[in-house]
Amino acid sequence: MIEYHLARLRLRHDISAAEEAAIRGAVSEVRDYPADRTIIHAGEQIGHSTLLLEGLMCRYKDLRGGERQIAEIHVPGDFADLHSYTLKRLDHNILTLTACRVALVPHAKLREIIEAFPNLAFVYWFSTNLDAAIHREWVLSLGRRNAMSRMAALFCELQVRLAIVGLADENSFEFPVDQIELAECLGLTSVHVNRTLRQLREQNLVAFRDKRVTVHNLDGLRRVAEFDPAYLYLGRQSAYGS
Amino acid sequence: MIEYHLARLRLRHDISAAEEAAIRGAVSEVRDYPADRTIIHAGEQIGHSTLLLEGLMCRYKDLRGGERQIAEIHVPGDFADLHSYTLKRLDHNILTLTACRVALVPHAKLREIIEAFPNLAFVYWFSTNLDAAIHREWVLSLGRRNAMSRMAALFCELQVRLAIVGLADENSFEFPVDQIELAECLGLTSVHVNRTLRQLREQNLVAFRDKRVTVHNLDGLRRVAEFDPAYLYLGRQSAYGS
DNA sequence: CGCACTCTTGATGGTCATCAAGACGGGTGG
DNA sequence: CCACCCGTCTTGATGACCATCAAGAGTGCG
Repeated sequence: MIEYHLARLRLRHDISAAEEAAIRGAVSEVRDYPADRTIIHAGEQIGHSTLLLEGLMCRYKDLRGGERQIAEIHVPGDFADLHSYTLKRLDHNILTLTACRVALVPHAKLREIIEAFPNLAFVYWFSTNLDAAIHREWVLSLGRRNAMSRMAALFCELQVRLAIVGLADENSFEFPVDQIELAECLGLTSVHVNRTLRQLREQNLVAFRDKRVTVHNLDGLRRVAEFDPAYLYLGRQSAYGS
Repeated sequence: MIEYHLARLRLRHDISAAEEAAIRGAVSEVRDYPADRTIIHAGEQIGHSTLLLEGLMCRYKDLRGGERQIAEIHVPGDFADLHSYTLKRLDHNILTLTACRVALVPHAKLREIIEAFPNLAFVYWFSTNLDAAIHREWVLSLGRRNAMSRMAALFCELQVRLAIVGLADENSFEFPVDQIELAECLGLTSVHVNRTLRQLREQNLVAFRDKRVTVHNLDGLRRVAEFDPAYLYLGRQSAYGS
């Protein structure tokens, strides 16, 4: 059930059998949500964190005119709102992009397991810091990349993050969002997303069709994006206490 | 010495006398840096975190063409790189915007005090999550706000964050950066920053002259920015264990 | 079969970038 | 002390990128 989550954690840190058992024991409930449902609204009090088991979710904020900006995409194995453990209420909304299955982890349980296992406290703190690193890369994208390299960068990021949990290979991955949602990630309009997708396709870099991203030239795509996966902190990280 | 830092922490959480003493004891060294020095380079191994005592610093990333994007401004009392405690190496650079005085806190010391005081672990985890919340607001700005409201939003944020440590009132605060650095925060060129500043000045909202921001109409400025300080999590937060 | 939504493409325009040049101001050295 | 120099600020002219408006095609669903 939480295999994606464990795969994600174990890419970077050692998780003992006892720690794994503690994480499994922290889940209070499994829930299913339909697509396009805002499951957490900015400002509301929250008593649990949401672990994404299947599907895609995102964090978004919006302005009064209704312009929506997505700040992060969540893939299976991610906590969508681990940061609510310390923040209690969020400054953004959390939305399902597809039908989703999630596991709820009450903050009280979270507290128990991080007190019992300091390594888990470290690993989960790391995890929220990784979210922040992804935010910074998006700040760079939105501030300094043009539409093409911005979209390329998004596809590169997703390819890596989905590959970690076995949901992407080098050539393709499912990405069941529409062009409107893509635009909301990239700070563009859906019209311009459409044209940018065409350019990427015509340059034989990547195609986005039928809810699937097909990468025709990964190196070329990464070059266009100036993609450096360092911000995703892949591979073994320094352990707690080392 | 770390009074700004304590003020910042105590705005949101209770810090006991013993905890305060532990924080004070964790500082290993005080250093001074000149303006415009990159004190931490992306990718290098780090064994300590840097607490900003005086001056302004920022986090930035850049592209190969040299285009620089600032992701966050640090004000006195902030840790510039508390997240390096779990990340060890950073995905971005840290730069002094002015001459700065900092206190170094070795990660080993940090570990000692958060193990001794779980409340401090919670408070510092919160602190890195607050950085992420600021990143998200910048994502919204860069993705969906135009130049005027983007700049207004930045000034609103800084006014609040500086006021927390007593370095701003409702009317003005020192902000010793140039228009180039402002542009690097806002994803604009310095030329357009110059024109946008003129508009804000002509509308009697805010003026930026002689390294100082003078707010003529705070309500109006906040309206232009659609500024909602909720993302800064002002005021008392839920305590650890409640 | 019809409706609603997304996708696609064209036409036009606005915001912001780029290029350029002069003004201003602070620091330095003769 | 003044001249010079360099970086920043300011403004103008032009253009690129992306938004907006609009309309037809495609697709899935009731």
